[in-house]
Amino acid sequence: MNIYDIAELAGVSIATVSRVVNGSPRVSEKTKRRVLSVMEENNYTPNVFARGLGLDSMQTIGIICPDVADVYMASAVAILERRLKDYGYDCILYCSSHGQEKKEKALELIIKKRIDALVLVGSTYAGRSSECESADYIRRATETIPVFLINGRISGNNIYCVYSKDEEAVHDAVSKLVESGRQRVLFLTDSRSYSAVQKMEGYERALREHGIPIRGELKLHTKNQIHYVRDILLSTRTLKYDSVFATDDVMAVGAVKYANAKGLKIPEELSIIGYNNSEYSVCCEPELTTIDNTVERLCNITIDNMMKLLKGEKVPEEVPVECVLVKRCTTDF
Amino acid sequence: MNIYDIAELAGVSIATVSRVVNGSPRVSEKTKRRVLSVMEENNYTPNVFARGLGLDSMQTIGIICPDVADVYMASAVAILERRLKDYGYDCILYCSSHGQEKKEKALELIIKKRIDALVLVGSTYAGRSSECESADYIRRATETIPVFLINGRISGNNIYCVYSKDEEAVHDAVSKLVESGRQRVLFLTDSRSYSAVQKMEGYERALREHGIPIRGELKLHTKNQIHYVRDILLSTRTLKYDSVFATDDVMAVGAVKYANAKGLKIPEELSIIGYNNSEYSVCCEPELTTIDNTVERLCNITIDNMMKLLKGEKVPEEVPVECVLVKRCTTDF
DNA sequence: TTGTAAGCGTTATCAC
DNA sequence: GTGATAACGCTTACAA
Repeated sequence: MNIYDIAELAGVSIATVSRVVNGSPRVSEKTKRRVLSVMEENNYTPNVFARGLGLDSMQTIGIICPDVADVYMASAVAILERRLKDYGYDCILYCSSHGQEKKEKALELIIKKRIDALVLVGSTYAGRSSECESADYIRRATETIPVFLINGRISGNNIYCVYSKDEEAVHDAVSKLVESGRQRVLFLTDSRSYSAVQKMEGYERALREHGIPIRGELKLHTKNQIHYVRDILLSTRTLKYDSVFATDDVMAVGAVKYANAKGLKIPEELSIIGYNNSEYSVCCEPELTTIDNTVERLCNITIDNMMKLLKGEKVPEEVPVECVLVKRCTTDF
Repeated sequence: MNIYDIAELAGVSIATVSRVVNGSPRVSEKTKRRVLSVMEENNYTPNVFARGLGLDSMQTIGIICPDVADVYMASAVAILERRLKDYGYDCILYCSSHGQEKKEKALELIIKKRIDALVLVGSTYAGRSSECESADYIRRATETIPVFLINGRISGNNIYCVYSKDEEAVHDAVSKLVESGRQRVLFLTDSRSYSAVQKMEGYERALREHGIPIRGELKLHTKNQIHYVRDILLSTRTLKYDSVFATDDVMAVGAVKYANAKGLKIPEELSIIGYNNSEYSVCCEPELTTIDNTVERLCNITIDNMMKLLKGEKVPEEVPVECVLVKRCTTDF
């Protein structure tokens, strides 16, 4: 059942049917009703491919994230999808993994799908500070379509970034740790993404401002897995620290598990701060003090900007967003 | 840059270019090389809409789940996406929410996109036992494309179900609880989906087989939120139970929190079993005994079957899969 | 092995 | 208001 069939059954031309389908005002009420009823009876659905071919758009937005199984990405994707659906856009989802090659491949493939815009979720796409060239594959994509980064920051034409102020948030949190008497803050991270670098800088600035030396051995690169972190901490017996700052709640939970296993009192003997305010933070005992980087806001702003841009309006290229410290039971400030 | 441009530059017809693009063997080595190099130089990408129009397929699979922010769905989607990408298919993702109307709407919309097949993740799409008519909207979809259910079970043509043996798993687990001395098993659930009903039946069968009366007040319908469950349990002081079976880890963690808050010893004074073997199960203290319903297997089997079916092979309409009991510290059997 | 030409189902640009 | 008709860019018989 195509537009020709409907046209014939309604006794009009395909042009008229097309006008009805697209809500053109240049159709008489009478014919419009006739056409609509014929469409209804035969439950006709316009062919999206043909339409896509003509308009060079299928009203589809590409979303790339390293891994939707990660709760942070998953909640971002969930929010993006809902908002986009409301605006009549569909989502095609790519999970790219983390490798540079895989990320490039994912971008290349999704661009071929002639999506209307692309969203990259997660700061892994912002490149590592040490290899600045790695963002070039993203700039290449912007020749075709606008690219939106969630929690990443790349300069360039047709790139729009919404990111949380991680440096500041970590700085403030670590400062509170220090001001409440902690001298040796263990910094746990699993990434060298833009956001991870920001967090590290916030950590270092807080220490510097309080006249505390920055010790390399207190910056631990690990995996974002509960038991892995717990075991690492249990096995490194020479390392001394009175508090832990983790760049993700999962690692913080690992630290909680470590403290519980060693019989350390939280927060008195070990203070712990996590990141993302995920469900994990209320899972462990005691519950985590954590930083909420408000993914929901980041996503909403991104979609707002995207819709404006697609309508031809101008939108800001960078939108920094405040984080929120959520105090629970693993700190005493 | 389209197929005509490439044809002209390579001094061949568009048919030849098309053959090269599609790897047809009916092209001479020489022309193939020439065409390929021209394509390379101009980095030509065939227009997917035009191709979709001709072939009536864009090599795209639809995935619908109630909410990707849920860890279970998210991990399923992650696995499906990876497998499908490997087979050259793209994924369009819809989060339908739970309402009947919303689910119907999501299906209707995604069908219009002319996807090659549809995957429904989660037993909510299998309809509630009490309203059997609710699965009809799914059967309607199968007139157009094959529909694959993950952890759901609907009979019908062109519907393929892969589901875990929840009834059996719960039966076995609850039996162990009873055999280790528990008499009053609190059953926590947040859903009336096919899978939830199966679990309830397993629970009841285990009690029946052990001559324990089934008490309505020990079947608690609640929300899948840690603090909500904890608070409900804390506030219902008249209810007596010596063990908890939860149909999701999140609720089980809520029960752990309740026990910890009340100072009940786990598992001696309160045994707890969760479901899904999610990361939450190793987050709380003590860590949860839980049932792993092997989403990964369910997804892999689904994709295997889908690829076979799309190649024209026959595949089974129902594949039940065993669950695995993961013993940790909230039980003593 | 290669080319010609007819679809595929729309939208958009003209006329009328 | 409505109708022809030409794009849109590809695949695929059918010819050569």
